[in-house]
Amino acid sequence: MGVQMAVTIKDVAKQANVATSTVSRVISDSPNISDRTKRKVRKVMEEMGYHINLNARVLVQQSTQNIGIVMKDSTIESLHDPFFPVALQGISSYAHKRDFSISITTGETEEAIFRDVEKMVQGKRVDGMIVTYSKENDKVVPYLLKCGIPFVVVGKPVVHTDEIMFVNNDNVQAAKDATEHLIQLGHQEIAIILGDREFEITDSRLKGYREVLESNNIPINDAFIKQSTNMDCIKTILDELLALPVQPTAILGSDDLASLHIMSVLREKNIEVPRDISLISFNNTIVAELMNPTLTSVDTNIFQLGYEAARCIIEEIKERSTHTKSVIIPTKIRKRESTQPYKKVE
Amino acid sequence: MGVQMAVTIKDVAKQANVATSTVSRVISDSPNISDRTKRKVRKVMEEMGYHINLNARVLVQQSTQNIGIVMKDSTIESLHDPFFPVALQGISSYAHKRDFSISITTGETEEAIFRDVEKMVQGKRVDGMIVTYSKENDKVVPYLLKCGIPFVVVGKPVVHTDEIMFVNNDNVQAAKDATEHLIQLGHQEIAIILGDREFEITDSRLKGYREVLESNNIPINDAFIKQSTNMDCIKTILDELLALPVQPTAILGSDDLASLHIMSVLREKNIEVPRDISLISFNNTIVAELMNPTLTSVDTNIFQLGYEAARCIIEEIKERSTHTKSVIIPTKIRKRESTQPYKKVE
DNA sequence: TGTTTTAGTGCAAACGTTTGCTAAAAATCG
DNA sequence: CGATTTTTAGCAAACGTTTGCACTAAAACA
Repeated sequence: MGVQMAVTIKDVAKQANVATSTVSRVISDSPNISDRTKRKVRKVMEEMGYHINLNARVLVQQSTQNIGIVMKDSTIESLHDPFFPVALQGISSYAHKRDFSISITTGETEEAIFRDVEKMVQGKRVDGMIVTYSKENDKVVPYLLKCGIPFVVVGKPVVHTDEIMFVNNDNVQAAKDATEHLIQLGHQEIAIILGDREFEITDSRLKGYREVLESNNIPINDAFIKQSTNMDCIKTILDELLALPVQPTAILGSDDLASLHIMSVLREKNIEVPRDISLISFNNTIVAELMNPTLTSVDTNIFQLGYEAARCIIEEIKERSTHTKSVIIPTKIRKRESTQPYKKVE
Repeated sequence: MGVQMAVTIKDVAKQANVATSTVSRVISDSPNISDRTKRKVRKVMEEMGYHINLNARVLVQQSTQNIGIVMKDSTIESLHDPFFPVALQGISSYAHKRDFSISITTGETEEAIFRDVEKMVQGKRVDGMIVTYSKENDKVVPYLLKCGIPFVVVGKPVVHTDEIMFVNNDNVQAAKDATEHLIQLGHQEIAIILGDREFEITDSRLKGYREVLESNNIPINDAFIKQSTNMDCIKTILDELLALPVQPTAILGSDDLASLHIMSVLREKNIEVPRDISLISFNNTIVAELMNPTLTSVDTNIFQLGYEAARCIIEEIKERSTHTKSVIIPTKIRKRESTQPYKKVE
């Protein structure tokens, strides 16, 4: 083959002694073309090694069959967090079924990502977008809304919630389940380590945590509510928690990687999970199952989140359904070694 | 904005009272256009909210500024393996610098992936490709070679090695280092658990392992050389290893996730790492550092692998340099708790 | 002041498709 | 067998850019 000029629809047409339009219709298997002609043209296409130029097609059809994926800006540790790859796999899986391709943003900062999105959308390289996070002060979602391009967010949008398609877990419920589980085990002093407050998920989790404590008449201790923006501050947070007059006997970690980190820090301090402190986590990635001790984790079905997001956006693009549907993916707690009944004596 | 017709270069031209060619030249900041005209046109573009249609540009320029990324076919566990996301981040990082966008394959099986590649390449949606694996009986690489499209493989190509650009670790050396480390610690009975034999990396590792044993006059025990194609067979493999008359005192795991798995199985059997068996791994992902016990792992610099791959391919595309350069990314062993000196009494 | 150079723009043809409309050929019917 | 319908295929205009070439006005020169 080499780098030679590609064979076009015109070349095929000439060779097959038909018009370009005929070739085009053969490609789309139009019923207006007789089987005899189709066979003839297909044979020529085969012989000449013809392949369609998608850019040309996109230009006239105004449809790319491509969706853009917006990553959240990547700190070095979010790299290692299995959330994105698993969600991506879910997206891929459905997209492939529908013969859609995917492009992802490459920017590392919020502004760079925004420009990536602009370029994809304005450059007409995508038919729709999937935003894989939901956070406050985000510029991407309002922008997409303004553009009128189909999009879906993974997580619950913080603005215009009812105008935007989203797929999400019931994060309040997930946090409730987790907290409830600890209470069932007899824990009363329960700390929670949250992620960045800008993300919607953080607020919802906190809400669930609070509600369960209240309904169980357990006073809410603000000193037990901690926020870690990056992995490094986990150590500080644990230092603070352990310096309290009344120490927590159980902790909710924000995700499996953070929990792994928490456990690692506790180990350094010779505090043993679950003997001294119970630990519960979210996402139920494979590490939860393999860690030592194994980690109780709320399965958020990340793959499914991605899969449904892709389904939403592609159906929207294809069927142009006007109703902004949203889907909630169920969560399920996976009980493992890291959570054990509270024992009075430490 | 809404879904209304997009504003084109023609609209801008009309509004600004210039020719479309002038607008085009303003966009590319051509020196042939006076500053006065440039300002005028830019103002109109601004006012009308003009954005270029990249598909149209691609069609005439025959250059997409987009690179395609070929994933290896995804078993459910490779999903959770941090290799791909980290490599992707490395690729992204350089691509973004050069203002390239990226598209990734969505297929899950080998054939589906091959069709994705075909579609990207023949459809002229990419200027070049990055293949993120190297394995035998792979159809993608020969295909790309035949097409004459620029591409680079992460790993060492198994065919036409000298005609293909690649970025790789010295996997033989990496395995040597790891094995050597164990020998230094006094281990003689060293087992190795490898990945799929089809991948180049597996062979290289085995080679390194063998060479070091030989040069240390340690007889090679074929029963110590195991291959796990998926995570489930790790249990079987360990059963077999532990049933041997002479049991291994140290194991090389194929990557951190596999090692995590190995440790998990050993724990079930009440075999303690590193007390009973030392364990060394590859990739040095974040889990290695956080696991219990922490895991000795050979850092393969995955991010860098991706970064350099992107650099290679983009330079090739831009500069059309004919020499197929390849780069080797250094590895470095990170010693942690999982490898300890051999103690005679078990 | 007439002629040549230069700077700045415009015209129109590409790039490779799709698709509405029209025309020819084939099939059907009375 | 001629008239009518149906099938099949072609013409040409789009889609939104870029770019070689031609052209005009202004500037420089003689």
